[in-house]
Amino acid sequence: MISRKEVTIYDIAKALNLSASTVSRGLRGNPVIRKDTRRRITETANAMGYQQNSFARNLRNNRSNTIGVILPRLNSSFQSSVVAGIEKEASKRKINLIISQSRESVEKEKANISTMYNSRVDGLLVSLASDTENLAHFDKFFKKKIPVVLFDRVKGNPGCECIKIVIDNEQAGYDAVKHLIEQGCKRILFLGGNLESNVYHERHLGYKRALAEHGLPFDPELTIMDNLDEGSGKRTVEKMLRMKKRPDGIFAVNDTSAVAIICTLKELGIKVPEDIAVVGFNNVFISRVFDPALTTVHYPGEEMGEVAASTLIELLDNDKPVKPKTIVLDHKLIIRKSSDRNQHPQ
Amino acid sequence: MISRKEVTIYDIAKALNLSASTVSRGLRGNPVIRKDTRRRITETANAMGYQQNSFARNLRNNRSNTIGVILPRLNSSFQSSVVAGIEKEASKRKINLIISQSRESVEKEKANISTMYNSRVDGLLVSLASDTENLAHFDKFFKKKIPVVLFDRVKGNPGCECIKIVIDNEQAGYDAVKHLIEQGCKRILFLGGNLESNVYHERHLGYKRALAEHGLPFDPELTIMDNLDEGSGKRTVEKMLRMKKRPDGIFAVNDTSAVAIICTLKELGIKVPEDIAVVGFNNVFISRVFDPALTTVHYPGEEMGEVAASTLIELLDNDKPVKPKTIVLDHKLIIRKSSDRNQHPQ
DNA sequence: AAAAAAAATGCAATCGATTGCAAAAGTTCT
DNA sequence: AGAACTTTTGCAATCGATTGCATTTTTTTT
Repeated sequence: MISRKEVTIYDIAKALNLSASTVSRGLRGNPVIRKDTRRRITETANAMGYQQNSFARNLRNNRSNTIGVILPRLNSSFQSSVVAGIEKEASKRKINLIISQSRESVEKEKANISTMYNSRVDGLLVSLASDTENLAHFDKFFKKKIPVVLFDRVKGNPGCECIKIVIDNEQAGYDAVKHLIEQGCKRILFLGGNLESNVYHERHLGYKRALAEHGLPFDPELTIMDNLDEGSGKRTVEKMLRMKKRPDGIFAVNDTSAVAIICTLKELGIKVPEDIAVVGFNNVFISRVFDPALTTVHYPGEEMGEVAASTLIELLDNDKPVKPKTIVLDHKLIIRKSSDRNQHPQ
Repeated sequence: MISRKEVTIYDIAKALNLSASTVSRGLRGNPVIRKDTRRRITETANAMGYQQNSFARNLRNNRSNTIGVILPRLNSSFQSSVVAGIEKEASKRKINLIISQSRESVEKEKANISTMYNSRVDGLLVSLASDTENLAHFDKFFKKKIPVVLFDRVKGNPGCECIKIVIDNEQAGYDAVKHLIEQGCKRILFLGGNLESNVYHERHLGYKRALAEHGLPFDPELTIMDNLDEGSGKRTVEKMLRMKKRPDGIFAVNDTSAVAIICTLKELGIKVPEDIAVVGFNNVFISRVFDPALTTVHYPGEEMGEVAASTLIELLDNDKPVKPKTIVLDHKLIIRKSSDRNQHPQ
């Protein structure tokens, strides 16, 4: 019983007095095999407990039926919802997912890409690390015409052959800041991550455009960069307190840091939104239940995952050359208490 | 230039006037190959842009260098942190990760297991769906002696050959409820998920033991089951309001639902912790920043992922038969405002 | 019933890397 | 120099599934 050999198509062939080719075709449902034969093959295969050997199949077909996913962090509300969306689509088509995280480091990202390449994934879904400066490390994939789809954190090498899935970060930033201005804010602080990263950079552009369009000056002191984790609240508020003129509004590029900031402000007795109005980004669970509820930009994470995955899968199926394009999903400013100065107490 | 053939060990062999066997051994660092030859092989391989074909290798070795991970949900703070831990360990050893989610359904779990089996993963890391009743669908793995490590949501088939990584859920539940009792709670509500699931079942046992040990009656009406998502707050509170005698304490088995409950209570003007004290579970980010800060049980998610992965990897390396065992990680009750009635206002 | 056409099946090579065993090359010792 | 080892390298089979082409079987047509 122990370690009995695996059942192969040869065993099935022998049992049915057929050839391995016929069995192979039968199992794949090739119509050239007589219906009745096909049925016998399938039945015997099941009866014998046959299990296809994907190594052999992959070797022969030079295809792995696997997609690689690389993203900065798995334990982030937003990013894990993207992965959930990707998984949903992939499992629908019976495609495997190899997942790894770059932990925001290009070096790790490079290593991951190599691993993915070695595992011969059929395609790649990537959200770039924040310190990734160009797509040179993807060259292997481009050269071999293995499709790469970037989402969220993208980078636009001129002539880059990627498809990109994004939202309009500039506009989203603009919307957020315009809203703050409409609430009467005059000195709005921008808390961003690494501005090399397109998402933060573009939101920052939107921030500046909103200021400009409303005749507010752009003060570089009010642009703060941070890693946006839990500790960013304290750090940011400390910087704020050292300013001669204190801000009256804050646009943080993710909900986590926005919430962390408000916590610190509350400890100091600074009122949100009365003293300082705050807007976050992503619309994750916490923004809804936090007190005060956080005004934020809804970012369709799971949908982005689904779109990214199905776009890639379509590429793989059609096997046409990649036509570089950018798919822009909708965002939406959701106004809640943390910035709403016009609300009437119930 | 387009679609030029891949470089194989045969190409390298030809270039160096050696045999493929020597090249293969050289690349693998087999000491039987002369040092100098080894160097020449490696150099030429690099120069020619050789990339190992893992399909062929896997076929020959009948090993995929890949671990399968199955868990209920990817977009959950807690579970994604476990995945992050797993990924960390796996990538350290250059092992690939195939990930899929069961979305809390045994059926999907079964499908995932089949896929994993077909992909010939070397081992499996699984957190069970809440409606999984037994481990029958793992039989293929057990029969082939492919190691399976269960974490968090485990199941203890007698004679099950799995290793399990857990925390002491019974004790954790006990700790949480004992604390509520010490805060003066007399009628404590238990909000759990599917009690078939070990984690919720055991926490419930702990709940009952704490009641018993402190002379409080167990009232079945106070045990509520829910799917624990965002909406569980409203549902639970509604049920609560319909009771003749209202509870004065709540133990919810995850932070999300605890927070959702408090939100609803706040809307109704019910004070936490004065009117009702609340304890959650997991110690995710939100529990720290929520107002009132949530008393909760710290659950080391990332650590659990790391332990699960490294345990499995060790099994793979040693290739010894699996000795079923259970590894219990530490938990810790973290007392915060949501249940602390003795605090002094600062 | 024979010829022609269509359908079903089989042969054998192929995808690359690995490895037991044999053979060759190189060293050491009498 | 030749025997007796050691060290290096090569031969050839193997892991299973796939597929172009050839062959056999069946069906249709005349």
